[in-house]
Amino acid sequence: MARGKIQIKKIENQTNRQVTYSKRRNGLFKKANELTVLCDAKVSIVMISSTGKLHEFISPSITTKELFDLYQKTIGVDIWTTHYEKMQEQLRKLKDVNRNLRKEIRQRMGESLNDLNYEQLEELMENVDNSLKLIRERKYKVIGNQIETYKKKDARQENPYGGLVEQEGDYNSVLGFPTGVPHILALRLQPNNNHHHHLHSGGGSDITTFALG
Amino acid sequence: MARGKIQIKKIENQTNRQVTYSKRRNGLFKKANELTVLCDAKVSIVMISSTGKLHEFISPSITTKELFDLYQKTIGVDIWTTHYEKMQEQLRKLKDVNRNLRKEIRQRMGESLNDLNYEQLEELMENVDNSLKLIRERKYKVIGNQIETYKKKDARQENPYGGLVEQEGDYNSVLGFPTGVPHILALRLQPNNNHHHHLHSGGGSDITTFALG
DNA sequence: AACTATTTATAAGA
DNA sequence: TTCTTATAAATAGTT
Repeated sequence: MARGKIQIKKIENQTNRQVTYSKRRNGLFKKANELTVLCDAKVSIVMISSTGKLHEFISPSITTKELFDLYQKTIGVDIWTTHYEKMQEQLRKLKDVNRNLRKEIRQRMGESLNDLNYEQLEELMENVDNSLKLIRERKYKVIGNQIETYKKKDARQENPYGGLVEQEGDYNSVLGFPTGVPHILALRLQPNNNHHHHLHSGGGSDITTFALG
Repeated sequence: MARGKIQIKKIENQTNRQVTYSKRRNGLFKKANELTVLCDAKVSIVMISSTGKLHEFISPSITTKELFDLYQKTIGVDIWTTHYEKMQEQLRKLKDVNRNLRKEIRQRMGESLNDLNYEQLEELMENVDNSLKLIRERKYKVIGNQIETYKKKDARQENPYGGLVEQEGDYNSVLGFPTGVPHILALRLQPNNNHHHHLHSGGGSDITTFALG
């Protein structure tokens, strides 16, 4: 558009092509920004150069995800939802399990028994009765140990790490792993920040450049 | 940019704004197309006007979905992170709560008692003993009702809504104990809901939804 | 939607 | 990459 008209067809010279790409990209982003301000519009531009570099423009008033979500809602394409819904489903199931566990505890405490019929109550009673025996047994065993410990105290000094210490819970099971989880896996939950992330300073807008993997 | 320079600020006159939007949108799309051809690039433009209309441009060589996928692969994780991490955190906490609930049940069943000292065992025993009494009481009450029901059967026909009907669970208690939180193992049983998330109030389901962005 | 005076973008060169 | 500048293209205001 200057110093001579050009044909709109692929620029074969790679250097020229890259220079033109860079110049016109800036032009496009500038126009997009003007449009955003003048017309109170929301604009997202994502572009990938012939060398595989990714660049984006996004109106300051919105995030790319929000605009993608809006796009999805309007066009009906589905990109994020699958992942999202899986997590939602998992949350729902956990809450469900949770509710049932709480209910079981309440019943073992003698509350919320309305749901149980006679046979179920009988079973629960037997179960709790049996549990009581086990706990009593354990109690006797512990009192025995305690007495032994006291005996030994005469010889040694008090041991703060003795038999009655609170133990740390199995925090590994939090993530659904049996035991001895590789900590590396847990760290993989962190976002992957391995990409180049430049900010175009010109124009004061949110123009960002990324390199593809 | 013609017949007078303009300031790049929101056009207040709505008609002018819409006309300018339309003109400049065409300009932007034309430029995007030229860039696509000249530089062999892939461009996606999605824009939403101030009136809520959605317009898009996409290079012929690609689909919007493909470009979104590419975008995701490159930086999508960053978009997700906040949202994703909140859900991860929620999942982690629920699993944690869950683990504690299971532990409490095991202890009430007489298992996993190693972590408890004598006093705790004593407390647990009293608690379970008391629960046992409550259950026994309830059992007697139910057997009484059952006998009454059988008596009435002589006169009326069987009543499907009689005393032994299965009741719907206490869905409201999902997020907390109604009464008497067990003191034996009340280790962070309550999920911490201090995050910025909103609950869908409609529908009464347990699905947690997070605010976007 | 067209027109057109002007502004803006940019191709080629440095 | 950035600057320069002649020229092509875009477009603001008008019809």
